[in-house]
Amino acid sequence: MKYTIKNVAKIANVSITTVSRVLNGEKGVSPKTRRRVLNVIEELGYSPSASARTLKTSLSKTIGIAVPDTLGDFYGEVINGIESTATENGYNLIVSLNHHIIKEELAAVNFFKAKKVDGAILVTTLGDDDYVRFLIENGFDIVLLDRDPHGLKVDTVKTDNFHGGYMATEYLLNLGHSAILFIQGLSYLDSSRERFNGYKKALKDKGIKRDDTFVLDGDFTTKSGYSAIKRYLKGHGLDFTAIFAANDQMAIGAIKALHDKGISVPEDVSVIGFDDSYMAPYVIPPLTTIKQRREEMGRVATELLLSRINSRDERKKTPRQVIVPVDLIERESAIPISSKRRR
Amino acid sequence: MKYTIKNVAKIANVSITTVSRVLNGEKGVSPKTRRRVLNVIEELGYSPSASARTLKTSLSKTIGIAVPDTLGDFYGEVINGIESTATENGYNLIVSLNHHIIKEELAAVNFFKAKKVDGAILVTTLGDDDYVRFLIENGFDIVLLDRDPHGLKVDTVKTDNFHGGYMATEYLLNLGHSAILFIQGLSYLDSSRERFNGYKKALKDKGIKRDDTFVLDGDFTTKSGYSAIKRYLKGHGLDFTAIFAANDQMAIGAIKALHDKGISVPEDVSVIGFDDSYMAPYVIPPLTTIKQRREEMGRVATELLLSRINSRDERKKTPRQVIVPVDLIERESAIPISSKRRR
DNA sequence: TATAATTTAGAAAACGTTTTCTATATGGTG
DNA sequence: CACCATATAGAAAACGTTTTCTAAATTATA
Repeated sequence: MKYTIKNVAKIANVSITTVSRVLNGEKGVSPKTRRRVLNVIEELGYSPSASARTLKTSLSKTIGIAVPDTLGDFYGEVINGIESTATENGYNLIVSLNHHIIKEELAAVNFFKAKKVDGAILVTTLGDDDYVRFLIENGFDIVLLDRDPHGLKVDTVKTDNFHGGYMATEYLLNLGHSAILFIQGLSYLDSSRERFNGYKKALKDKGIKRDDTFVLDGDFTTKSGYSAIKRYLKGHGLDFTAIFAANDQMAIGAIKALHDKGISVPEDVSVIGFDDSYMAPYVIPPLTTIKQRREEMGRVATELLLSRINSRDERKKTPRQVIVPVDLIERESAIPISSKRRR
Repeated sequence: MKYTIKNVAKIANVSITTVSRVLNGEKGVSPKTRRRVLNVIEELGYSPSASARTLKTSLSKTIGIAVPDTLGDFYGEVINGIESTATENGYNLIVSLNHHIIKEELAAVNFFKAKKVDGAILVTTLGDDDYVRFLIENGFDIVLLDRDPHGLKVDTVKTDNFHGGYMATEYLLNLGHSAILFIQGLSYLDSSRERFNGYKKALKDKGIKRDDTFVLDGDFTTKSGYSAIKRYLKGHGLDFTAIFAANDQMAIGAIKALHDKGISVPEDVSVIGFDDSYMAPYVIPPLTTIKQRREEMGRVATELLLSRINSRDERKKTPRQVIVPVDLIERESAIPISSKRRR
């Protein structure tokens, strides 16, 4: 059983136009007719065809979002933020998981283009900006999440990664640590680099010269944190008193690696993470970390996008960069160096 | 700059029909013309309007998926499985996060209906089957994930929860434990109930009579696992030697609660989880658990759906239930009772 | 009461495709 | 060389809406 506006019109004994009007809450139809039409709609369980509507209006009331492969802890909450804000405003979501691969991002773009989304939020990881530029040139409204504009005329929203990195490091410094390992995430990601910059700046401000062997490679997975520390321990032994990992997962991996070697946290080494993932309070010991306001990021990004979509031209020209602040969550994985037995 | 099939036709100096034929790889156009048209398409960067296409064919090449609120660890991987299978087959995904609320599920349904998705995968949690029935009656192809059919004529795919629960319990039993706490998830979820049934059956098979105070309420969050154990300990003290939690997150919370009371895992009490989340190997101690093949579930669900979509009527009548197997992953959180100092 | 203003309603065109039906060009067959 | 089959191509209708323009009915105004 397939219902169209035509059916409704016939049954309600009005014209198609009238039905359309009540569908869209337009004026020009008497309360009485409106009610009658509404009844028929209700009764039939009719809902208008989005495709026909989109075809006609070239407005889909849909926003696209592309996120990198794993819908981890992090992106999940961001998406929640996006979804609720979108829904509140009568917009729907269409997502593409693009697996870090350009080709698929291009596919995603074509998809958005074909689906006629009104705009898109790109949570992107790539240095390759061509497809973003392409989108913009094709008149898409887009906002970039967790990434720098890189000269693109585009809205962005990101966590205050630099300050977060700075706070974390400063915190450890103030606790008396000076030999602080940094486990970085994927180094081609802006977010990762900025946390690193914060780390460097904090060190510099305290007049501590940085040891390059102190920065370890990771890729944001628990596993990479684990093996980074395991490897380091094997090569250098325990010549540090603290670790700052660019996210919680790697911090947790690091703690595990230390634990495996009989090194205890925080007595022997302090550890601080980044994210405040839902797991952080429950690891042993509870993780001190820099909290990202993930849901807020999603919310802000969506608001930015929607305001862009609904503004005719005018301020489209001036792209906005919003930086959402970061909080230091003190738990038990980092303590003053004085309370340790030095070795 | 907006391109339509008409533009392409004009520029390539052919009819609209011909362009359409090229677009859809139909025969009836000479290699020469085909190439010419293809060139124009390429040059213009033209991509056909999905809405026009859908309007005409009432086929969207899109499948909808509705998942409960948090895109946790679990659903993320499932969605990955769905997405890759869908993409491989030329289908796109449109998701709705429905926040456990019926009203919003109804909204999701309307959304699917309006968007004319070709089918939907519902990862649902509710006892209320009305909207599913409604969907089916309206001719939607749908498959239910992680849920029983409840008499609905519908495909389902789920983890072998019962066997998983049984294996976990049996494993602890074989280790010599008999006082085994069970932390259940949301009790109105089929998956949770079945894990519980497995637990009960294993106990029964070993001739151990079940103690009702041994089953604790949880809601699948780490926090709920934590407070369940904390509460229990306060009320009963340590009168058990093992815990089986209905998922890893609760298991981790439980471990934390034990740890806070100075009770160590696995020396004092063994713990086993369910899921094999990415965190499981990295908690302290590494978590023994029942592994769910999450990506596989997504894959299977999608294959089921696609086969349904692409079969004209015939075997639409016989719904299929597939149960994906489960694996016991032995790590370090559960050990034989004999190696403990009893208290 | 006549007329202007306004409210309520409908007819028809358009959005960008696919599809059916028809026409022409091309090639093969006797 | 005539004829038929087949390959290639196009015209036009249809999908379900929104929107513009026009008409009728109602209400307000003088």
